[in-house]
Amino acid sequence: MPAVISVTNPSGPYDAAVMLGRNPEAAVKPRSQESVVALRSQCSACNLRDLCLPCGLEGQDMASANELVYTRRRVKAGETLYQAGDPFKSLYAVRSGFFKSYVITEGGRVQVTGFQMSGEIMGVDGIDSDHHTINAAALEDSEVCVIPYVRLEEVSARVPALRRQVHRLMAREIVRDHGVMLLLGSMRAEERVAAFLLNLSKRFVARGYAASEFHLRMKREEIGSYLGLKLETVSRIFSRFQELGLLAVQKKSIAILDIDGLQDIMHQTED
Amino acid sequence: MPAVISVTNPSGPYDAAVMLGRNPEAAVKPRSQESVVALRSQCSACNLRDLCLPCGLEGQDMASANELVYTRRRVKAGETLYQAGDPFKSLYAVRSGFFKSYVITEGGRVQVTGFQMSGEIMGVDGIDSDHHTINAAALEDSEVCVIPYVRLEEVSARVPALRRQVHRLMAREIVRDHGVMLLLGSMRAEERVAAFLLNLSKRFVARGYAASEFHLRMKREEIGSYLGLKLETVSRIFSRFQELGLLAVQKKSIAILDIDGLQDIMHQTED
DNA sequence: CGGGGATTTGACACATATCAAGAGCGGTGG
DNA sequence: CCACCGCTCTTGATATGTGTCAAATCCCCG
Repeated sequence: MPAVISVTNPSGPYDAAVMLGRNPEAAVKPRSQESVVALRSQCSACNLRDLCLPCGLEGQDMASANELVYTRRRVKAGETLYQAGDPFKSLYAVRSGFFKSYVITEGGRVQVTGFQMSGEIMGVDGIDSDHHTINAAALEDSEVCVIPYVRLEEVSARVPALRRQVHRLMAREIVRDHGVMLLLGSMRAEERVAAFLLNLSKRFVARGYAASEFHLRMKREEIGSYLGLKLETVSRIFSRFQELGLLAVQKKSIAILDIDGLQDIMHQTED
Repeated sequence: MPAVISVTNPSGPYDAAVMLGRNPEAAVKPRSQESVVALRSQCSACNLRDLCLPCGLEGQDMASANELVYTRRRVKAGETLYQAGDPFKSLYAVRSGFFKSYVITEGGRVQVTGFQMSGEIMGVDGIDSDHHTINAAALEDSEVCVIPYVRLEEVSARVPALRRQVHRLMAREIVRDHGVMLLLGSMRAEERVAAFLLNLSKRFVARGYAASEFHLRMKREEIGSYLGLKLETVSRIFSRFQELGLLAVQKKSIAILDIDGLQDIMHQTED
């Protein structure tokens, strides 16, 4: 049997899903200067280049990427990189640290839409309406490369490979979102948690870290929000996985003891 | 048995979401000629231009859009426009008709990821990996404009406004997906159904149709898949809404009797 | 005009949420 | 250095929303 994933569609978001701008004015206020590093970053020399926006670029194309990033910005744990309603100016590449992105409805409901780690790009949510539609907050002290969108447009105007790369980047996000929809729409709680852990593991591996031991930067509640579960359910499932010998959990420290076992749980066929 | 297509993904989709290529070779076979209309389409003369890809383009920019579309393709109800695993060649703009897009997991689980109507673009899911990652099927006899991706790259190379438009298009999809995540992750069944109906209504209005009366092209099961509910639940909620005087339902004919009421249900604050 | 899929509806099961209590841990201040 | 406080996490008991299974009706298509 075939397997697959996701889609596309240009149709608008549900009104339900309409995200409320938070407080545009507040966002306009200048960030503390100390948080902006004016050091010119060199994508071509960055050890994240193969994970990040310039991934796949070569020679002169890679050199062009250097023109994109002039500044970095530090974001302390708990602070936001941007909020819904903020004017859209730049994309951000995570240089170090860990972020969550989330939407908040009128009713105060929160939905975490993703967790971003080094090399991943944030901010494209603002391209369509010129204002950000989600919030991005650091889960630990972090640093991002600021990629002014106008500059990205300028440079990509003459660098086809970069244009292509931006398309890929956004398409990848769309494909990822389809995966989350699949998870939220048709997986049971245990499957969701297993998928979540395996996804994290895979991403850590891509960054040169151990596949089976890592530190969760997010709270149970945030995991729950992302997975469409309550925090107690997440906690219980961690405990259950531990009883099954799949996992060793100590608060935010996770050790995966049986990757295959987790995969089995994730792939459970419901019928 | 499908071949597994390894989709690159930095922040990749869950493995659960790993897409299995369906049968790439099969997709290469020529479509029946009769289904491809060689008539040169004129975006600038199309009545969908303000909803579709060229939306917002003016003058020469709009004229450039005419270069993008050389062919149209008809897809009969029940047939697929493309399937997961098919090589990615083109984007498609729905000219008439109605589509669903969906992913299928190894286990045979299906998740509808969206419904597309006239003016909406399909196919961007294939940009990242050069192969489609979702399936797109017509829910009624439909016609799409075929936009070869290489041509889109050529034309947008010299038309900044078009580049911008493509970015917007993809960003809009991402924002929409966040809305669906919110829906799937934190709304109760009644809220999901209300949001779904209001979203459909809004999109019909944008196309000049009545806001309160329309024909559902999809089955209860497909609505349920999209909303993360079982078909029986969708049916029951339609009935409940009818009892509440919010809706008049007759199989696939829907009349919204109380838009505000539906909105109230959708915005229920849970706390 | 017949037949099979789609829809509705009921009874019941079960997964997950809710409510509640307590434990663990880190930071702060006396 | 210890005690306290607040936050996070765990765990139990119970509630409830949605799924599952089943049957009847409808109706669309051939």
